[in-house]
Amino acid sequence: MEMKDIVIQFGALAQESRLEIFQLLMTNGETGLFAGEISKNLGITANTLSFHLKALQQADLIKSERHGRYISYSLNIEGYKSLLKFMTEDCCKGNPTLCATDVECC
Amino acid sequence: MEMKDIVIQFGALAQESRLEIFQLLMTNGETGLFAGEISKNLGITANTLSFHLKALQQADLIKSERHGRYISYSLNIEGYKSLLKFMTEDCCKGNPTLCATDVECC
DNA sequence: CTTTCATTTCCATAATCGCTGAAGTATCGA
DNA sequence: TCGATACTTCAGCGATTATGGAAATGAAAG
Repeated sequence: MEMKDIVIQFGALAQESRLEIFQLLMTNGETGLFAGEISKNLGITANTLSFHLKALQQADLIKSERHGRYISYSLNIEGYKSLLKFMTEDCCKGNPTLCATDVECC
Repeated sequence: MEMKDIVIQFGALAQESRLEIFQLLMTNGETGLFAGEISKNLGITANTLSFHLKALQQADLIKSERHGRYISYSLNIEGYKSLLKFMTEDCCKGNPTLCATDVECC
């Protein structure tokens, strides 16, 4: 993972609406939610939501799938894991004592 | 941790210079580095660096200590861990299968 | 006390971001 | 084919962010 990609990932999560979207999708598994459901759920207008979804998708944090005229969005767990990997692998380079506890994912 | 604090933390890391600063401090342990050393190391002018250090500090990701006329900056590991905690604890709410592997920190 | 050095704060500017309304695209149902 | 529905893209705007130069602060050294 390049530094720039990591910056894009952090940037995608550095906004309240987008973090809410991401959290919501966290709890909605493989099937995810349709854009309209997210919109209703979080009270974000369609166009603004579309803008944020694009940012999250470009950051490799979510993915989309068309079902007729609906588009479902769901977590891209691999992208998220690569961010966590970056955050934890570089954590202790040169200084293991600083970061002594394990962080568990699930 | 509040949503807004998390957004601030992600925002602090969502910038190339700041991510570089943070990575550099990762590898410099408890003692950290003086502002001037960081500046020289990364080629960032003093005033701009100061601006970025402030952002990282306000996000609880680094801390500072004055030594005479030098100021050392070092990792605030607790703040970083709380971010990792947020990212991993909420990860599987409602969907453990999505996020099955452990992420190790050190 | 004055100078010097390390760093921060202030100010101005250019770039980016987030939001909105309006228009565009894609799909479905009649 | 026509209209309705779901969603995206575009254009424009106000707000925030990143940066650099200049001035200010804080601490040491002479």
